[in-house]
Amino acid sequence: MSPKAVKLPQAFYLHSDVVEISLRLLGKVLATNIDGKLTAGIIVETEAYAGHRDRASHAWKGSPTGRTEIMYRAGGLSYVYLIYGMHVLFNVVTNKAGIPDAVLIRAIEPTDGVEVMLDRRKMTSLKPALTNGPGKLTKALGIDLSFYGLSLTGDKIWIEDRGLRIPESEIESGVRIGVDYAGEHAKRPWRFWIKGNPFVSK
DNA sequence: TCAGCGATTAACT
DNA sequence: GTTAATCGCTGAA
Repeated sequence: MSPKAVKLPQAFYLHSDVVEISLRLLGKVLATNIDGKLTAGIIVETEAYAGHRDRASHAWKGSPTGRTEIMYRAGGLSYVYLIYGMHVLFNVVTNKAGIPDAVLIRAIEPTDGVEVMLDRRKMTSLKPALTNGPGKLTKALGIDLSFYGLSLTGDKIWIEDRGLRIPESEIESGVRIGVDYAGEHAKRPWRFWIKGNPFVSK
């Protein structure tokens, strides 16, 4: 962690408005430290999933069991799962215990450990394709299913504030991706990204 | 038990 | 623009 960085405290994740947290996470830095290898990047794209109120959420109909159990806990944990049998997606659990809200991190802009990330992605030069998608950034940061349920206030994975502030005029919002099955809920503009950032997913 | 499918990506035509 | 890769969860038998 660089000198001016401040790790976000658990209180940050307990906020009751998952949309508000999604906005505030833009410009923050997601970091992992695996076997002494530090990798990190600025969060440039997020999506809000508002638990039981939101049909697009994994926790829509369901009880606190199986893979969604972690979302019912108090905020500040990581919710990691496998999609299409091959891609790992990373979410931040928010809100207080009993309310399964989460924020999906869809894209980051690499800042630390670029060499390590390139190696993990089997790439040779820094291009947006390194981290401009939810399955890509997890691979670059070395996040896998073993990160399920880890605390974001620990020392293996965390989110820190480096003082970067994204003005509201630099944030764009839109419809979430890949959740067409959710009917009307799919139309809610709960996807947020930093305007013009080349690392935002397509 | 077991078939079907998803908050995706990369490699095709 | 289309499609294969690949696995844990879900719902139906």
